[in-house]
Amino acid sequence: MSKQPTRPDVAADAVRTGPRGRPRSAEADCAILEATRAALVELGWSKLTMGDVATRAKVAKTTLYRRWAGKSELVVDAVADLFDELELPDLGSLKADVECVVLRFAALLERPETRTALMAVVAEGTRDEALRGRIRSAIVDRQKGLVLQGRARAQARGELPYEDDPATAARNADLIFDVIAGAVVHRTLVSAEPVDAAWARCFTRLLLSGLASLRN
Amino acid sequence: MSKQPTRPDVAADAVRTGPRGRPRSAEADCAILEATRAALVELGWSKLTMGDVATRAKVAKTTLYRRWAGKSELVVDAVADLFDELELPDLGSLKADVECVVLRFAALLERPETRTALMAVVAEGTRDEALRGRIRSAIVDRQKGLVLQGRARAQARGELPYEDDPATAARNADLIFDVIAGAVVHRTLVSAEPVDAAWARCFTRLLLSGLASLRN
Amino acid sequence: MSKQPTRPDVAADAVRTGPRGRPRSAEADCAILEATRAALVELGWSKLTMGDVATRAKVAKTTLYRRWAGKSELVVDAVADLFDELELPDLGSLKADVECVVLRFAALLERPETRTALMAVVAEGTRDEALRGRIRSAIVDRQKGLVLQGRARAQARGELPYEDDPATAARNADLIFDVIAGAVVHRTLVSAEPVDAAWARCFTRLLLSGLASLRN
Amino acid sequence: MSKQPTRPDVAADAVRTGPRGRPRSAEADCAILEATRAALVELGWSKLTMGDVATRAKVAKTTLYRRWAGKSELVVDAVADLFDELELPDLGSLKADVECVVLRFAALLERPETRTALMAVVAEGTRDEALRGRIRSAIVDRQKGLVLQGRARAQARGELPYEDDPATAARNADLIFDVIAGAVVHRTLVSAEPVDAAWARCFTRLLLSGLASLRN
DNA sequence: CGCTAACCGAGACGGTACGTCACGTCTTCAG
DNA sequence: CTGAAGACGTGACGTACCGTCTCGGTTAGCG
Repeated sequence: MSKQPTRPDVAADAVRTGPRGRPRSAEADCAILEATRAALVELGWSKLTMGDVATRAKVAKTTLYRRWAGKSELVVDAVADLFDELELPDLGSLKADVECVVLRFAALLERPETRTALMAVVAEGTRDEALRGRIRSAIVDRQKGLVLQGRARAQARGELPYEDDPATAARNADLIFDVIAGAVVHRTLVSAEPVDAAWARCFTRLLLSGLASLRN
Repeated sequence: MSKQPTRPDVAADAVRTGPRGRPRSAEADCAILEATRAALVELGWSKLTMGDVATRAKVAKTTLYRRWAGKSELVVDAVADLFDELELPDLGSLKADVECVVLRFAALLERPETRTALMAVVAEGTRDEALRGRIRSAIVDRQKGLVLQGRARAQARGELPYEDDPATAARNADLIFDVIAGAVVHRTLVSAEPVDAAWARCFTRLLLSGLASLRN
Repeated sequence: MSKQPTRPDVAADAVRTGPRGRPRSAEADCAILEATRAALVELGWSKLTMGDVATRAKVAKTTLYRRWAGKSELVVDAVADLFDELELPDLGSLKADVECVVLRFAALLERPETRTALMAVVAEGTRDEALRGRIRSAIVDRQKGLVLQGRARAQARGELPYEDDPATAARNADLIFDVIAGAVVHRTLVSAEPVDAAWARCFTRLLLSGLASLRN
Repeated sequence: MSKQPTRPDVAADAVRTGPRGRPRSAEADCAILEATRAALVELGWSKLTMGDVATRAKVAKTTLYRRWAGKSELVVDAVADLFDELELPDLGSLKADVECVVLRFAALLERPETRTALMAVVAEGTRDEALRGRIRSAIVDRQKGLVLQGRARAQARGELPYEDDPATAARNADLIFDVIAGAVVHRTLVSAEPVDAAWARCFTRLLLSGLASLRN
């Protein structure tokens, strides 16, 4: 989950017989991420401070920097945990599943932690390739997995055809992912309007019937 | 364009026949916004500082603060100019128009100034109602205007029916706006993959055929 | 008294028409030096902290660094003021004058500020040419002036002959200065034994009768 | 030489027949002191760190702290070795002996290790009684021994009378010690001028003829 | 010859201070 | 009254050492 960049790779050198020195506290990692989320809720991204997080987690500032390169990396890991809670329900139809996951995703984005953090780390990521990769692996790829899972389930149900060309299949999945995630994020954070059941229904209808046309 | 919160309101006092004392330099405003954009390109949002902008614009820091409340407000105004360049082309069909505007919007988001600034000010806006309003009026509403304009044009062409219920019409416009803007922004800044002609074509097909189904 | 290394030299460039910008607070300088002395008394050199001095002086840390390059420079200036209090008495005879100044110098070195600071800055000075120069001009040269003044007075009284060769005169003054200052400092700070009237009498006798022999 | 404060006292418990367990490495002690001197030469007192010394000596930081309470104690022991090299020559006359030992002492103080360390530990000692004692026993008393030894030798030669009152004798030895050590240290480290043969001759003349007068 | 106590290396830990940077405000002088 | 210049209080930054601790793994010397 959390990368620890300064930790020597265990398998890097056969000479190394095992982890030497005092091992890192696992509790600290947990307390820090918890404290980070709490600070995000109270202060928001721009007022959040490494020192403040350290204080809340009852940990020295140096301990934070030993594990994370900076605020952005820390926050990515802290909110990544929340995105793990997202699951694809199985309500019997693709339409119901999509509507439900849209609502769940929106609910996640309404939470103050994610609300303030997501756009901020993406903004930082526009100038930091490493951070962008971290966001991708910690957050984005997991959501994309939901799209793949949903499609597979719909195909098993016979709601969607199996695609012949794997390249096309991947391209379509990416497109659908950007449309769903983009629309929900944009409505929630930019337009700042609520994603309610009606909107989810409308959006899902648009998406699914549009989807059908891609196959002609 | 730029709010001048400390400027004495002209109508505040009937005795005042006009602004007294030395008037503010109009060149300064322009130089500051230009300098802000240059700094965004070179440094990105998070490394951009008010002092640096002042130096580049050959202006005192005080002058900046007299005109803008802070970094976020300044940057919103600076990038808003760029969004004004976005125009809806008239290529004869809704499909062509949408594809074109999608590509133009994506090209705008590829520019380093907008890339780094847009997400950042939105992130700030999640905790600052006033800023959110400023973003809306300076940036978002203009883009939304393109959607309305495009619909009107398509209706005139007979590609889309006139809608009876104005509330439904507004809801649909909002939905379409969030879908288009969200998808392009997400692909560009989050997925960090290019919006090329092929993607634009795919996306437009999905959108327009989905759109048709909303009317059943 | 206190060098302000970042202050632009007034006469450096004819273009400069006058001191521009807000001038530095003179009260701050004074409060800082006072606070430094107080901190030296309470904490000693090694526990003295720039941040603590700033707090005591009710001044920002940055204000300290704007005026002094570091702890050593600050302390040199702070204790230099104390060395200005040293004066050569006129008790009618060279012997009485020397005894008296030895006792006054020892009393100065018994004060906790000077006690803890003097050796420390000298130690730092062994690796820092600029600091050594600062110590010399702020502290050492003033004491050396006492030697010259004392000799001149003794010569006026007829207690000491006028020296023909100015080079020899300077060499002798230096020697006497090192012997007096060195002996008092060494007894006070290294041997850590008191310089009382008896010791001063003994030492003065040794010095003055030795001095006579230099002239043969 | 090196105090080992945490070593269980041999006589503390009658049951203990001897030191049990693995004994401390004697090589480590030596390597550490050597490393300390090397670090003093390269970095000087204030930049010298325990961690750096440990690294140079290829020893864990813990090993240092098991043997010395801190930087000051370590450095005192490290430079004390150098002061042991000081010896009183026997050149046949008191004058020649004093001149020679003055030059040797000055040469010792020109070495970068001693130059930077001596004043620093004395400065620390002004606020630390235990450290002051350690300096006295490890460094100062050995030098003072040279004075006693030189006087005894001069008395044996008939150059100096035997003193009747042992208290007076001790007082005089202390005075001479402070004068010699003080003058040399002050010229070397404060005035920062060289102690050459001419200065040594001048100083010795002053001292010895002054010394004669103490006996009247 | 095997126990076992004390050692050793590595390195994480909670702290404290560092010196720098940017913030947004202020005070001065010049136009 | 504006504008440039720059000092000011504030507060976070990321780093460096401090001295302590917790590990796994030696290494004597006694039984």
